[in-house]
Amino acid sequence: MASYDFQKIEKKWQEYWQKEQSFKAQVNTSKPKFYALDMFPYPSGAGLHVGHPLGYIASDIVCRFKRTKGFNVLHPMGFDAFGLPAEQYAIQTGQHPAVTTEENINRYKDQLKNIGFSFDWSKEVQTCDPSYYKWTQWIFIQLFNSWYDYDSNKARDIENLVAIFEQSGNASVNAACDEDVVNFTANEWQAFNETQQQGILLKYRLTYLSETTVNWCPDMGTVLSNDEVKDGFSERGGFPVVRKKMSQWSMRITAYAERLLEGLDTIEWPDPLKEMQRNWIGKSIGAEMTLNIDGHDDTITVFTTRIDTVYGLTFMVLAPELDIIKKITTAEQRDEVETYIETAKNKSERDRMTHVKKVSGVFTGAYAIHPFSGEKLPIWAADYVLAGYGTGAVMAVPGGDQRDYDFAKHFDLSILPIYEGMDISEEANPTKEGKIINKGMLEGLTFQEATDRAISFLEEKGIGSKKINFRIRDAIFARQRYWGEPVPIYFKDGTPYPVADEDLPIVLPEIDKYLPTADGDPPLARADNFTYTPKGSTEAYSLELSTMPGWAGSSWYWYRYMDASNDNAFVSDEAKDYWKDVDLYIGGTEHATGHLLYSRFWNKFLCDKGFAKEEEPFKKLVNQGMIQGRSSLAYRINGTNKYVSFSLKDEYDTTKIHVDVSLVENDVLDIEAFKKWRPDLKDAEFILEDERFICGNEVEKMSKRLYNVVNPDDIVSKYGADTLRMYEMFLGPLEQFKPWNTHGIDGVFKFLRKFWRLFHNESDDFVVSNDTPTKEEQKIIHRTIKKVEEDINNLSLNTSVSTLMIAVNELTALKCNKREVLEKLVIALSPFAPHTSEELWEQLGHSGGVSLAKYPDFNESYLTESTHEYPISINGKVRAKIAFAIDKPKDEIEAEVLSHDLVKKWTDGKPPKKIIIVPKRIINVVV
RNA sequence: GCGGAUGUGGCGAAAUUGGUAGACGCACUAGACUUAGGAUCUAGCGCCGCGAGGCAUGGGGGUUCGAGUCCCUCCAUCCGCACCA
Repeated sequence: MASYDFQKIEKKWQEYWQKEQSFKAQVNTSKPKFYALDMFPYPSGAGLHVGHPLGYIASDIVCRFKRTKGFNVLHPMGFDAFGLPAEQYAIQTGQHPAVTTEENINRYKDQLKNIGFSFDWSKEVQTCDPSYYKWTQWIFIQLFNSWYDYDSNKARDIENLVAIFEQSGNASVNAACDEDVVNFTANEWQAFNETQQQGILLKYRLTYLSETTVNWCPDMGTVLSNDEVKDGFSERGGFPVVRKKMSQWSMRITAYAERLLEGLDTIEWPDPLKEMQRNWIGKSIGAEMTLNIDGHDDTITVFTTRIDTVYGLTFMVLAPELDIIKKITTAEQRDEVETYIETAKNKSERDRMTHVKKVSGVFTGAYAIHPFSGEKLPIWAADYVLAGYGTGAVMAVPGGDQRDYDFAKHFDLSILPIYEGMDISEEANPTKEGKIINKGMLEGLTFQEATDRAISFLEEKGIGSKKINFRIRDAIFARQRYWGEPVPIYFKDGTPYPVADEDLPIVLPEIDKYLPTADGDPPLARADNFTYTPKGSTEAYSLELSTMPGWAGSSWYWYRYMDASNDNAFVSDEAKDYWKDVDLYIGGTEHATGHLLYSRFWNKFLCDKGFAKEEEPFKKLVNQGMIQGRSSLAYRINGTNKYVSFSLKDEYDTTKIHVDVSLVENDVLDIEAFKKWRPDLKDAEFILEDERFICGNEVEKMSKRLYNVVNPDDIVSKYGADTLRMYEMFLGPLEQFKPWNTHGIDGVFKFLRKFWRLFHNESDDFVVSNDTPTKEEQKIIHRTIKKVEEDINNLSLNTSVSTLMIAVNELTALKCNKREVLEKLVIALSPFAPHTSEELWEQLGHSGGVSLAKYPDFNESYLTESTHEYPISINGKVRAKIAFAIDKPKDEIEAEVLSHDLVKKWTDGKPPKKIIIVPKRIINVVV
């Protein structure tokens, strides 16, 4: 009996690939390059489940295919190794996160190697490795030493800004900077002392320190993200959380907002993903307008996208956080305003969001002057206005904006119509149609006319202008945690300075406990001597105590893969000039507004500074869908240790229990294994149907807790890596979310066995015929390689598995074991089932590996040449027959019509001159 | 609320430009072979109907000789953003 011994075959070829370093990618300018990147995993303690490799398999298929097409392929893998879970584990166990991380990485690597990927492991990166984060720190310093010039629209050296300041002060500088910079002259600049100068420069740097409001949990000594806070308490532990201003490192990503938006039009990414980034960046075009406050020198500036509605403006609303409120509040309103501000301050962001519908606010007692009409507008404070967007103040136009309308109704403020005929009796009307009706300079104008007119009025009066606003915020770039890259900054007299390049990396120090100090300082404060002594100095200065956020290391890693062990640069010019950018990036959507946006930002920055070649790092991106778990459920009758089979469960009062999926096959529970699974199940009883116990199932996230995790190692040992690879592809379209179901895997396994058997006799000897293939056999093989090639090019890998199956079915029926057929089929199969392909390739007498073979060109003539006769029927009766040589679709060919009955119906009885057909169908008749 | 996606047998799914809907696989049924297997092979398998035939791609409408595919509308599920002025 012929046997397909996948275990022997796969072991043999994995060892061969390793020994020969078959997939080592080297710069080779005589060949075109192809760079395929997978989103590198965070090595969690749970190991890989079958969902993780999905995208890697797809990219590996493309890579192996590209190699047969003559490309020099870079396909690396590494680990995003800094992260919270390792740190949390360290806090609980005292185990150093580096130790657990390394263990996890090794486990991941073993699992990955089992699947037979063509990764170049010599280029592996680990973000937690000092030789790697040395360069993350280096990029941080590059950002620190740069400012963004809107005139040349790129990042420039900070020295260059200093030179401008020395020459002419900052009045002519058009830079991305903090809002509170004041103007100074060259002379004033010269007169500032070092600390003052550095303070100003910090407001221009692309990484900068700023005061930001955070969720601070004093009991845990840490900052929490919005989703870790529930109703003012920490989700874990239930400790009180307050909003606190903290000095934090930030990245000036907002400087790149416009370019990040425009760049989206130049890359081949899924539209939904691009849309997510567009929404996140949130560009809106409008106008800014400054209003005077009655009886004060202070002014209020607002941003609006609807300056045309300015005559509908009846009151002003400020975000409660604004300092100006305190200044303008009248004595009689003071108490009320302060109470309101205090309440608003303690509401978390999330809190504010959940109470969206509740109208709240307070009158300050002050009035602003309408710049167009001169009317007095009451100034209110309300938390429906966000401090973080625009100027934190709005001109309320209740006639045109529903939120303003609700507010006006609630506090009985006046509501004016703006356009003729608009109905505002029930709700606001945001129309732009018609002509403006209010008295004033915009009366009778249309939307566009009014907008232009209003803006030019603002500009004439010097109180406003056209303005573009972005929703995107600068990214906070610091965490009060241990397990992350140290920030390479030291403080001298409270002023931050970068560590010198030659002193990098600043290595993460050893500490006794991975918790904040009693004073609430980050864990790094526990380290002894965590200081820095600059060259030529005798004094040791303290280093920054927070570490970088999780996304730091992943924002540039694709460059490191090009030249992973370079100690002199983050990547050599040679490698960078050759590999340039990523041709295909495969990963999940969950990184849409995180990693993928930050990476584009850093890449643009590196590009500005001449460190990168391409403006966009990832030319083409594909989102693979997540593989979900398919949980198995047993139904326990409440109050007993009795379990009832699926279809009988409704007759009892039951609770569903998750059963480990390894104890279930085709929804049938292995009762004996179930009893041994947990001690409390030893005496369990069962109510069966058809003498079997059937489990229910549910699609959920794959997770240990739900006992639905399927480990790829188990699949590999039972069916082999090739079967796993093909089955994951066969499961459905790559982009789609789908549950894992081990059922169907037999079909793919059968296919490989069948293929094997076609070329092996009963005693497992390789038997191949040297006869020339017939037309029919040629047709099968050429159709297959054509389809597989097309499918790989558009990543419809599920259908190419089907195509290969059909080919083998047909060849088996023909008992075709011809050399030429096998040779071509093996090449087509090799990206999917590399081990089996290599083995057959060798048996054919080839050496050097199938990936070095040329992908066969398909021959169109095999696919098209044959004569067909097709009936044309109407109402089920055959009315005509058309005979023609089948040809390429869309070609117009003349056909002899044997009977004209049907056609005459369409042509008023006249015989047709020409009938245009595609195979099997008439599409047009020309009379 | 806004934006995006998806909807086809018992199940996973196919279906160039609009052209025999359900390829391929799972499950199921029947049979063959047998040194009895979770192996292999053959046939069947959308629904209704004995049949001829009819009905079927979330519902309804439209364009077309012809619609899973294009247009309108409604419904359901999932995802993202969410007081963004």
